[in-house]
Amino acid sequence: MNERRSASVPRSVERAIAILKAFGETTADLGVTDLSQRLDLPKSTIHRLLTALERGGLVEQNPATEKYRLGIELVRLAGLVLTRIDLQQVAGPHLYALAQACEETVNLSILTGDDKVINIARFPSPHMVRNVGWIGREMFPHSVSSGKVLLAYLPKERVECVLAAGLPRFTNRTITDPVRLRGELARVRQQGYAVAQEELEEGLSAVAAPIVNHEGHVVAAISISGPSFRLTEERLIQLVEMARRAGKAVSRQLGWAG
Amino acid sequence: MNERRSASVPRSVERAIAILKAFGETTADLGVTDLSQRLDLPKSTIHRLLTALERGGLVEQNPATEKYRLGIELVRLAGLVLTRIDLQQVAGPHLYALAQACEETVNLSILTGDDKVINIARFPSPHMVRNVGWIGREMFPHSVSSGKVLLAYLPKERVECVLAAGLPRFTNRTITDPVRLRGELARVRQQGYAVAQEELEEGLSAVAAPIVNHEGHVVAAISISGPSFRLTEERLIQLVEMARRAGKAVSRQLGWAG
DNA sequence: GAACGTTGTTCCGCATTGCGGAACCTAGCG
DNA sequence: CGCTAGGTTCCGCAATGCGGAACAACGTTC
Repeated sequence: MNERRSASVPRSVERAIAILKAFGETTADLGVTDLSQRLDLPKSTIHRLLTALERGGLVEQNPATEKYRLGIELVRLAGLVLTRIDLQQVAGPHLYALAQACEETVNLSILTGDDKVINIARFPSPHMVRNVGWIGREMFPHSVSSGKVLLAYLPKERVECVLAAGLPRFTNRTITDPVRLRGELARVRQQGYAVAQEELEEGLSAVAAPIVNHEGHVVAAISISGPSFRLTEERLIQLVEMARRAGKAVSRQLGWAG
Repeated sequence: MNERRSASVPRSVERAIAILKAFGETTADLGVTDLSQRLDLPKSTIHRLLTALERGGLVEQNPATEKYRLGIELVRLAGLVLTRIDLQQVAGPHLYALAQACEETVNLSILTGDDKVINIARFPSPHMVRNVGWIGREMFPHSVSSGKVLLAYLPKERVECVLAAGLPRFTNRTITDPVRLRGELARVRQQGYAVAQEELEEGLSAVAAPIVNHEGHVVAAISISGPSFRLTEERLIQLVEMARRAGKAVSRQLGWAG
């Protein structure tokens, strides 16, 4: 159990969690009476809590034995945890090495459920002019290189939702025309990388490449960003190659077969 | 949500589960205010429930952003679900084919936390003399072929605990002598299969073979059982081969490298 | 620096929600 | 049939969980 200052929390929720953990101590199904004895709680309390957990899919009842066991909803929720942990742990060393090699700032980015881009890891450049809190901050995908990569491999319907929601302008180079963005995303898919030059912020440019999981889905993007004065056309070509190489290394470690 | 008759369940547990599921709708971290809006509950209620979930490890807080996300305990719990589901789904077709081929009853068995054997899947023989509810019923491992297999590959200390707890007699052929059982388990390890002849019930014999996962651990056993009058010595040899073949097929599908 | 807005955290009085005991129901066994 | 075991339902009660409000901390703007 996590230690936490003496905040009052619902006892019934604590008890429900204790029930889930009791299942974690054995591979067998458990009955109401088993759990009642293990947790020293009355059968009716156990039953009431199990019923709530069952309705939520966190436990299920084996109809043959009437005993209970953990349910499939846990697998769905845990999958999200694993996706995050895998990405951070697998990608971490590659991102670090990349930041050392290119001497620019490297980010690992994902798309949120409401189609924003957030960074979930960051390795700053030694040349960092300004280091603001970019982890967890939401960005519009069309204005950042990693967002272009993530959009490029989304289902068409979802891209159209993003377009329909509007493309806010941040600089005079931001792409705000849906037709032009569609063209840009097609280019990204063809090339396997994206470039954004001063589209979010003046003086800031970046390149990005996709990370692909074992099922072939693009689940994240690696980007390299720096001040535009350093990122010349020649330099951008170099960084693209480095980003792509790192993206492939992470992808292979996630089980990508390409 | 599962539908269930109008039993009264703790609202606070339902709300806690709703919070967990809200995280399932996005890959981003969520704040107290986010969740308050999504679930139309007051911030203080959300905070109270999140604190309980955090104490249980089901959610965690990102210190950089103070937002919350699903926690690692879910992965641990879900692993147990996956183990069960993988076994049943992966092994199912093999067990079915095996039951058709050998025309005897085929079982898939695991060890419980208190060192009993339970069947988690069963394909009955067309010759079934008597079909009682064997799914989920606990058996002493020393008296059944699948139990011998599962014991044979346990750590030595755990085997000694089983022996120390006693070896009840079910028939006059049950092994009740610890020394003799140790010898039997050594034989199982050497041969890669187990035979039990009328040791649980007179007139019932069986053979079993291990199922090995991607880490090389024996996680289950496949057994073929039938009435002793049908399971002659020649027949047992045939069934051993079939069980071993099926066990290997399932093992390979679970990622076993052997 | 001050003011403001945002968001996570804490506190407290109250009423309704969750509780535990007991009864009920079902299945299996002798 | 009676008994046991174990999951399920019901009910009166008091304490638990609630929601509103205040608080603390941080970032932004002027």
